[in-house]
Amino acid sequence: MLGPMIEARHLRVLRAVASAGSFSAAARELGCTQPAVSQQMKALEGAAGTPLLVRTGREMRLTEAGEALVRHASGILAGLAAAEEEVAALAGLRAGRVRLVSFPSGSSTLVPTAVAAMRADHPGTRVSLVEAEPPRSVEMLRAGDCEIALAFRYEAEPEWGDLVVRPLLTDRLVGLVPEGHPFADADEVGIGTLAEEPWIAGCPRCRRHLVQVCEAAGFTPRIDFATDDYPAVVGLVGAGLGVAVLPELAVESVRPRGTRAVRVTPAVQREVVALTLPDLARVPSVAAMLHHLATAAQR
Amino acid sequence: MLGPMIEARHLRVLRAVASAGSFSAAARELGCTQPAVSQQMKALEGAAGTPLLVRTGREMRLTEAGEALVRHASGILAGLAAAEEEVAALAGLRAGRVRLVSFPSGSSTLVPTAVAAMRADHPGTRVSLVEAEPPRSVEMLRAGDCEIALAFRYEAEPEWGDLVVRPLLTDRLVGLVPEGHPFADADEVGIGTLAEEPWIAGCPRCRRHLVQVCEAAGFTPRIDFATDDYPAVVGLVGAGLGVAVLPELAVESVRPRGTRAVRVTPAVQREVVALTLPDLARVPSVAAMLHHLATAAQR
DNA sequence: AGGCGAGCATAAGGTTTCCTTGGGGAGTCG
DNA sequence: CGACTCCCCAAGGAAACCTTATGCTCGCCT
Repeated sequence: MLGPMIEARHLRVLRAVASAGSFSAAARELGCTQPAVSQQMKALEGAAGTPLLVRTGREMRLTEAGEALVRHASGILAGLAAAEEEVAALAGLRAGRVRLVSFPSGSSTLVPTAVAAMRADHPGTRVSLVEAEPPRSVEMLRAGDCEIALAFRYEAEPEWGDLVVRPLLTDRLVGLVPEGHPFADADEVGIGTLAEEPWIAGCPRCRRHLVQVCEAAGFTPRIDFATDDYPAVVGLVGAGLGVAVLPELAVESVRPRGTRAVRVTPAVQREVVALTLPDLARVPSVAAMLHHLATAAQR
Repeated sequence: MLGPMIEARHLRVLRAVASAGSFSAAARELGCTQPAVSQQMKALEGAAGTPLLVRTGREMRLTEAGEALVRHASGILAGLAAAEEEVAALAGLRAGRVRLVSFPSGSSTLVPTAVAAMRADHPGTRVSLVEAEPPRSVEMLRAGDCEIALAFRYEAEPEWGDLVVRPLLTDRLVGLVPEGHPFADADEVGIGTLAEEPWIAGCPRCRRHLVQVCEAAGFTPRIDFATDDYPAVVGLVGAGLGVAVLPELAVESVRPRGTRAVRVTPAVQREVVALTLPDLARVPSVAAMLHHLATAAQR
């Protein structure tokens, strides 16, 4: 333990010497000067505690210990080369896995195009996707169960803390009313004018935010239905059972049959972001995926 | 090639970090300080081109590249440990092979006791023996076919050049005459008094030296027989076919039935040495063998 | 909420290691 | 015998390494 340990550099030099047959030739092969080879060999012999090669006049011959080291060197250096190759593949995006967690409406629009671009640019990489909403997705991020979490945040909600935040787009929320509804053809409607309508709400956070906005406008919405399933919301609106306020992304991802989308005032919007950990943001495959997500978000 | 290569030290640190779970714990495990671990890890991440671990609050987790490196590290470090163990065995005389070349009369006396002592002291070592005389044995030494050559040299003959010479003993040459010969009971005889005797010579070099000595004494010996086989020489003398001058070692190794040994003047002697190459002299197993040879030579 | 301990990062300093340049000696070949 | 090759040696500067010291963040505990 106390003696200087054998390092990979030593074995590289030894192998070069053994294959080239002389220090000078080994130095040329290694791209350094001959005294450098001399010193490395001396250091290695010091670590080994015995001479490794015997020079008799012109030619060099390995001692028993030298033979043993050369024999081991090939395996060791091969393993090391394999390791370097593997991390180079990871770093060079010829391999790598990115685990994505997305909220439902994000996964149906943003993610497919981003993943397609990723696959086209870096065929060796693999992207997996799981659906979950914050705070579950952030938990998974911190627990190491994914590398990137797609999430959204309403204006009033808290920031993301120490996470790396990559803004993707700000999602304007639109009102959704049945065809034939009095406001179906309006350019925009004040939210207060919908005070007496029955409401159909989305996910818990969306619902909570809806209530906040409505109360700011002076009324408490009467929520008849609440469901995570956006197509279901659209269906309910289309059936004339109420009105809804939905993220534009969610509307786009569903064929809104029997409904009309109208702008609502005051403007309500949510910020859609990709989240990751500071260290992960520097991983090439993660960085590439973030880039493609941002590109996809720009339409 | 241009980026700093991954070294064994890096992998040792990485493995310690992965197993200990923190830089500080790894530092304790490695017997160094925590900043040292920090720096090594930073260097390794630089060489890898991608982060290797992600720190989320309290705990560390390996990235994909980190996992890959740790996976390879065990094999690489195991190979390296095996290599170190093998050379340590060689250096520690728990293993090793010494190939000896000896001239015939040396191998029958010196070598057996020296080899026995070597085997007793270092049971892991192996000694092999081949018989040959100089200059053949020196050729074998230079060609790498043996590590130690036992040889002898008469006074007038050339030095050994750049070889490492370990003097073992100086072998006095004795005259050998048949029982009943006029000088059989003499204390010593001048070599000139044997000018008219029929001679029985040994190996070519011994024979050449015999001629030189006799000519210095003023006569040319009549050589009736010449043979490499010392027992044969003794037998011929015992049969009354002539006289001989033999190394004491050679006489001792044979039961000299029917003959008498007498001192001859001027004193003739040959120097028995062990030869090796400068580099080989530093190989532990060779050094140990040389030591045991010298010890055996001292009776 | 504030204090505390653990853990990591960073900066600075000193030591060691590493590599290069320059010069010398020994062996080999034309 | 001169030219070439190869190696060692010494000295200088550059780089790597490790340590001490310091500050910061986080989780935990009172």
